[in-house]
Amino acid sequence: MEERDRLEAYLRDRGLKMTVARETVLRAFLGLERHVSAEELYDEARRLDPSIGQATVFRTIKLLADAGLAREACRDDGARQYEHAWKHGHHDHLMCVRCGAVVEFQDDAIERAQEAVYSAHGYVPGGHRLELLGLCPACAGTGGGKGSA
Amino acid sequence: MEERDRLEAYLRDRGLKMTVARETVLRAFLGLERHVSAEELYDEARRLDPSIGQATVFRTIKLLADAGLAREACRDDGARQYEHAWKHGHHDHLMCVRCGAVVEFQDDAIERAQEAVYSAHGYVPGGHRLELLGLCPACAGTGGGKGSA
DNA sequence: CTTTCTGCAAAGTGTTTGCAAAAAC
DNA sequence: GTTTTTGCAAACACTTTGCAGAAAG
Repeated sequence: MEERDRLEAYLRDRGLKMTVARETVLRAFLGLERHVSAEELYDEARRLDPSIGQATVFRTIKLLADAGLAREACRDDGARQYEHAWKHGHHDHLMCVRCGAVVEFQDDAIERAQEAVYSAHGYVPGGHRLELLGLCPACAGTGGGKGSA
Repeated sequence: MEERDRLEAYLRDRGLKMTVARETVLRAFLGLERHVSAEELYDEARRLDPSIGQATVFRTIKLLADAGLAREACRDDGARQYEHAWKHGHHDHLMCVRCGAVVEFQDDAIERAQEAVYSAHGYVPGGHRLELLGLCPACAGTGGGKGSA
């Protein structure tokens, strides 16, 4: 498991230890497909090991983010979210505001246009966050004209 | 004050009342230039009227957002932020990760590329959030190579 | 006068921290 | 054996809510 190796290398590098709990959280994280809140991750980790503590999950997900395995994202309702970052390349999100469906996409034209913006302002690129909101085909078809739930 | 009119219209429309406290929060919000957390807004409102309550500020900023005067944005560290939305048109943010400098920009190429993404996936556009992170010219010049403070 | 609003303080989230026992090295 | 880690529970930051008195319409 490449991700495990990555985590172990990261830990060893900093004089930290590879523990069962950390491996459990990693497995829980890898098992969940996308955008997980820390609490969802906690639930999943508990399924793998009911004795795991909440604090451990919070501490470990930060570690994963630091090790480059998880990427942090912020959600409107306050809860932080994490998504896979290892070998997942960069992508942005297209989200349906009605049903919550999420499409991950990668668009060269957007990336290039962003580079141009950086240049125009003399900034050195250092990552970005893009979320496109709208209605998915299904919701747009079923009378999505009104924004109400 | 156009914003005040807008708020009053919004309130009247929903059978709500235009109160001193609400006007205070509005003035505080307009007085602060950009990205404000609710707590900063609370501080500012208190400066205008020391007797104002925290809950009122929280309640009112939501009202402002709903009335189209403020726009909600999420920040990595959990605290929600608000920025001016009235007559501010759409814009995105270019932010220096080192000194926090923020440039608001609007780029047609990006907007057009986004439209294309919506079309490609059959989504109906409904707003987006874009944040470009990097180093501003000043920070890039002063040895910005290392991300440390 | 009736309805909405306010400030307070208490409750509610989601997240972090202190600690002694336990695990990793 | 020494150091880091763990789970628990309490603390913490930010936001919301219940309520009786006050203000707006």
